[in-house]
Amino acid sequence: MSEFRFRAAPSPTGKVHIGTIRAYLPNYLLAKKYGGKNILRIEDTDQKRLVPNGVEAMIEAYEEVGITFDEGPHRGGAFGPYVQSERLEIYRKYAKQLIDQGDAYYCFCSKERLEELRATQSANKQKTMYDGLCRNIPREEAQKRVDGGEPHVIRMKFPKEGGTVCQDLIFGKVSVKNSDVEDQVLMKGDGFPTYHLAVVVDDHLMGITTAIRGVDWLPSYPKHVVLFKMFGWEPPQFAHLPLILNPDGRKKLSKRHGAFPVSQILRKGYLKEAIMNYSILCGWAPKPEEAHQDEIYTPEELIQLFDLDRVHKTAARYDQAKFDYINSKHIRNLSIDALVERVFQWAEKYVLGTFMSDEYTEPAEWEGSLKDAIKKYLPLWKADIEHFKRALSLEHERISMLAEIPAALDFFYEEELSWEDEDWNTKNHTKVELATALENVLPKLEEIFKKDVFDHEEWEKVVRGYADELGWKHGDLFLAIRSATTGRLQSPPLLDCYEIMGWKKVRSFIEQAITWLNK
RNA sequence: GCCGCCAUCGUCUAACGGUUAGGACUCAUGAUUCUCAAUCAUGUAACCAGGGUUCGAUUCCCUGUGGCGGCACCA
Repeated sequence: MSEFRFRAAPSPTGKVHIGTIRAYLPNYLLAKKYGGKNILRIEDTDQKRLVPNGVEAMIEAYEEVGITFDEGPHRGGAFGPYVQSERLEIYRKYAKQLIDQGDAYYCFCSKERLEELRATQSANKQKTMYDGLCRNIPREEAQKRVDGGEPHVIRMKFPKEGGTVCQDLIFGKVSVKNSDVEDQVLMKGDGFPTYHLAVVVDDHLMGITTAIRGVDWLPSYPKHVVLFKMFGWEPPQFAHLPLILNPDGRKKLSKRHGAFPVSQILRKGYLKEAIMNYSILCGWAPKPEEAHQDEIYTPEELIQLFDLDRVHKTAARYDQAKFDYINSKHIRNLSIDALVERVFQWAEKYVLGTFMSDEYTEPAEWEGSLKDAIKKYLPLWKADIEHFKRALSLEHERISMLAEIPAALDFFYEEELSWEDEDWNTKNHTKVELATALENVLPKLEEIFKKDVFDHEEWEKVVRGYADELGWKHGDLFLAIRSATTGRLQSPPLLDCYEIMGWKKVRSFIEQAITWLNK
């Protein structure tokens, strides 16, 4: 058996989001699993949809999440060129072949006539499709008009009788009545092929064995099957993947409905393994006996476990909460050393650096402030990596994405803290009472911490003892100290923080807090 | 409107004629705890409807309903 060959065939819009990743991931996974090839082919036959650097930007996005290619415009290969606009002669040759075989014909209908036709059909509640007017123009006459320079397209002569049955790896048998299928345009007036001609020709010429694409292509699958037959070619196996829907379940996922570009997902601090893990779980689950109870899988495991035959037919909704959960799990699965490494890479490459697609994607509101935060903190983090590691380990299982780190660790790196009223628990005690309590507890803490020795038992005893003295609930006093020393109501265990901060900083924060509370 | 595809907790899903319909996320409760998180318990919550087939249907068939997709000289 010859090797499997898969292909991703995007048009160069420059846009890559979760839906795109999900669509192309199976190619990569299966190519790795079976030792096949993953091929990238650029479908740029629509001149109106070209984006500067779109191809490069997309390749960058795919490869950053771990989808790599064995052949493609950036890799080369024996089946090139891999950009359709560089293959025009090939399509023309095959279109001509179909004309000569009598399987296609020249069509001279104007766009106006076509529009009118559709309008009347739709008004009569008929299906809107080309009526085949030019189908019966004698070959010689048509050729004469073409030679005379009359604008024309080439349409395939789809059979009128009978039906066409297509076999799909996921959907099984899909059949249509041939009379429901219109004579698809194969070559456009500008001399470029349409998608329909180009996929068939290229999938054949590039030796594609398995063509995986979105279900939105299912309706035109029969056209492709018939085209393969007209050429006398064995078609690849086709698999149509279900869509990912917006969170509200309406319409397929798009950037308009919360589908962030991959560049922003990475910049926010989602790990590529989490992106793979989440997106492949939309519409697929492993065999029960191979499934992990927590649904967390490494890329290697996905390569081993994924198969087309368990892919769903139903569309899945995009679920941000689950994605966040999966990301936090992958973060927790990293060792602290690995996490530190990843944080630095992320900060430098994704936050301070740029993606090619940044040129034309609308920046999100948070991107600017994240970049500022990283500019400020990254040098401090790197100045003492051991210190950073200790601080980060306290937040390791508290974050669900890397972008939360700067804010989570701020009090370790700030010299001054600032508060708002809501940073304090004033349910049981006023700000003045809190200030007084802090003033009184400060010397007691000084006593036990001044040598930067942090004795857990002693610290608990002192705080609880003083709370009793005040007649306060222990929690209220701990909370006051927490707000004073971290600037917030929630933080890792205080003493763990203090061991990293050191007494000098803790004391300074408490003094600042007293001043603020008395203000 | 026409054509096609699909249908299990709110969401992602398991099940492949016989189960108290399982898991994960979310949510709620409890344990733990100086708060948060994590962890561990526990709980709420689903077979779209109606007909068949069958000893027996969530599972097979039909119809309806609903959702999605497609209906370009876009991919």
